Amino acid sequence: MEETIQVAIVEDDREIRQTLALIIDGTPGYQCEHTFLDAESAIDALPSLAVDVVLMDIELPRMNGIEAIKKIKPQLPDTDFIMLTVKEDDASVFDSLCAGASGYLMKYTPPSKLLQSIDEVHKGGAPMSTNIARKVIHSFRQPILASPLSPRETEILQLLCDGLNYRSIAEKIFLSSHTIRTHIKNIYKKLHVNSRAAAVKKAIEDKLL
Amino acid sequence: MEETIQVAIVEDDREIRQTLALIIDGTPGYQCEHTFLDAESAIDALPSLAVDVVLMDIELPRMNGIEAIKKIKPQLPDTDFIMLTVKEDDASVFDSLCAGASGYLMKYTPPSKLLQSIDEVHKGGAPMSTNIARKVIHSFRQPILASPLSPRETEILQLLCDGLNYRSIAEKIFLSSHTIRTHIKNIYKKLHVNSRAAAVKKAIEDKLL
DNA sequence: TTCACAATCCCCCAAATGAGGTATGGCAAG
DNA sequence: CTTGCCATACCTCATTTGGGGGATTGTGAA
Repeated sequence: MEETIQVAIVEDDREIRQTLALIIDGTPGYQCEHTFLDAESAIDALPSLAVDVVLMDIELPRMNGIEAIKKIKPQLPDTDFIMLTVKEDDASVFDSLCAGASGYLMKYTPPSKLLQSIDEVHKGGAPMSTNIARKVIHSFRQPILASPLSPRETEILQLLCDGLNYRSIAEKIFLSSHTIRTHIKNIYKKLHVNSRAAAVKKAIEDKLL
Repeated sequence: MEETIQVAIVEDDREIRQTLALIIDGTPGYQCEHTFLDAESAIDALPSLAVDVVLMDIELPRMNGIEAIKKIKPQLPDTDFIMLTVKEDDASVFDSLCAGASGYLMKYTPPSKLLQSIDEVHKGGAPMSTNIARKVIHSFRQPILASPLSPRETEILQLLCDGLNYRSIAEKIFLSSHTIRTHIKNIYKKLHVNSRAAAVKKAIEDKLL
C-alpha cells in the first residue's frame, strides 16, 4: 500500500501550523489539505473528511486537544491521533492516551522524525518521544509499597473485597467469625479507615491485593 | 558520556546467546562479558556485576524471565532490562512491564535495531516493537462501556466509594437519607451485588466513576 | 528476658445496613 | 396516552457492622 497518507493539523499558532503543513504537504507520500486552529472547527469538520492521521496540539484556545480527541475519536476509530505538544507532564500524557491518542511527540521533534512517526502510526505503531515512552512504561511498575498488613490480614482483606460478610469469610478460611471481626478491626486501624467500602477502595488503590 | 555500555544476556538457546554476544561484544561502545542460560544463575550473579543493560528471554527452563526480573530489578534499580522474546501475547507484555522491564523487543529484531535499542534504553528511553507499543498505548483506552446507572446513581456510587454512610451522603447532596437508601438499593440491583464492598469493587473495576 | 505483634477466640451494644414494601411527580419513548 | 424510567420520600424488620472492651498462644526482635 503505497497510498498517500492524509494528514490534518489542529494547532492555534499560525506559524507552526503553516510550517508543519508545508513540510508534510511537500513530502511525497504525505498530504495535508486540512488545518484547524481550534478544537471546535476540527470536531465539526473531521468526521466528514477522510483523514488518516491528525496532529493535535494540546493547548488550544477554548477546548483543549485532549477533550477534542475524546469527542472525535469515537466517531473516527480508524483515524490515528498524534499529540504534538510542548506539555510533557504526566497528566497531559496519560489523559491524552486515555482519550484515544496513538502517539505523543514533542513539538521540537525534527521534521524527518515527525514524518517517520506519521508513517509509523499509520502502520499501526505508537510513536512516542523517548522520555514519554519511559513514562508510559514506568506507569506499569508496581510500587511494591510495604503493606502494613500481616499475611492473614491481607488474605481477609481480599475476601472482604469480594463482598463477603464476616460469616462467609469465617466459613471460607475455617475461623471463628469473632476472629474475622478482630482482624478486620485491625485492618481498619492500619489502613486508617472505618468502613468496608473505604477499606476496599484503599486496598485497590494501594494495590495490596 | 561515551562510555561502553555493559550488556548481559539471559537466554537458554546456545546459538542465539552466542550470536547475540558476538554481535554486541563486537560493536564499539558495547561490551558483553556475561551471559546466562537460566534465570537462577542470572539472579545469583547479576547483583555483583556492574551491568547496564540486560537482554532477557522469557522462556527459560525453570523460572521464566519475568519472574527473574521481579527478583533482580529491586536490587538493581539502575540496570535496564529489555525483554527479547518471541512471545507477544498481552499477558507476557504487561507482566514484563509490571515486573520492571524497560523495553520489549521481538527476537527477530535486526542487529542494528537491537544495538540502537540498547543504547536507547540506557539513555532513559523505552524501546519497543511497534506492535508492542500499540498494545501498551491501547491499554490506556477507556472502554467507555455504557454504565447501567443513572447520573444520580453514579453520583451516589461515587460517594459510597468514599466510605460515606447513608446520612453523610444525604447531607452532602441535600436529600433524605431514605432516598439515598432507595438509590443504593437500585444500584445494587443494577450492578448485581448486595453489599457496599462488592459495589465499590465493581465500580472501580468497571471504571464507572 | 521482656516487649511487641500476629493470630486466634470471646462478649456487649448502639448504629448502620440490606431487603421487602409503597408512593409521588416528571419526563420521554412508544 | 400509557408504559417505563428516574428521582424523590417514607416504613418495617432482621441482620450486619463498627467500636469498645478482654484473653491466650506463639514468635521474633530488642
